[in-house]
Amino acid sequence: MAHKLNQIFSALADPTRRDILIMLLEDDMAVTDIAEPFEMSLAAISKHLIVLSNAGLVLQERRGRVKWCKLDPEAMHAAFVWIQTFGQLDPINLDTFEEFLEKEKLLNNSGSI
Amino acid sequence: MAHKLNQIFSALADPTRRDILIMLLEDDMAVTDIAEPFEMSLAAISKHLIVLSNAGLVLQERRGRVKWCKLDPEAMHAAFVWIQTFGQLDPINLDTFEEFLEKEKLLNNSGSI
DNA sequence: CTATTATTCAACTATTTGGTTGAATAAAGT
DNA sequence: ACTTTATTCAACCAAATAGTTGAATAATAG
Repeated sequence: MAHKLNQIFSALADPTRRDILIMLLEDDMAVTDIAEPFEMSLAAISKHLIVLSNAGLVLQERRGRVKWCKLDPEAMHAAFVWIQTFGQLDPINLDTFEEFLEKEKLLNNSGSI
Repeated sequence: MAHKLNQIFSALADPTRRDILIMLLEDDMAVTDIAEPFEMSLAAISKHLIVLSNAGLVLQERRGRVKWCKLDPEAMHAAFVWIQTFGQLDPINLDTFEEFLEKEKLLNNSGSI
């Protein structure tokens, strides 16, 4: 899906996933325990965790048969920085902006993860 | 789609929409002008603008046959606050959290936009 | 009135998403 | 060995998303 920001923002766009992130503030947790309070299948939660993990927001480490999920709070930083920077950005010259779009297009086509 | 945060984060998840927001830092713009630098149809951009508008990130005001689009930088604040708060949150007690989930469920079912 | 311009609508398509269920895998426990 | 526990896979489904094209609408210009 190319851009990391895409993945982070769209991971954050789902309320179940935001809730999971909040749960993980308390402690590292196993998939089954994360799923417990939700009214949906384990498989669904497992998928949500994969989305969070692809976005880098959650790290998963298998120990034995248990897969431990752990927050990576640093990962959200990219989103935070984007919003913060946006809020501070000076109005941009439109020609400059079209160059920016060009560069971005090249980046997106040259297969970052 | 219930929760405003859902709309804001998923609006931000699309790179075209983030680019539009950056363009609008320069100045208020008409739909056609916004569309110009992108390699997609006007209708597609129009839809993106509706998404941004539903999220509250962009205000649209029709004057004559031109619809002017204008940033509402305040709107992004909700997302910013969520991330910032998240980063500062103390670990949460899981019982408290289940109450939180309950409340959230009630809220989501009682039809906020 | 007619043509042009700005924007959206409608219908369609392909892809992604968020969910389900049941089976598969893998590691422990007894 | 057999059973239970933890997690994922696979197949499926419904709904949403991101795009297209062509027609419709609405306001301005000539």
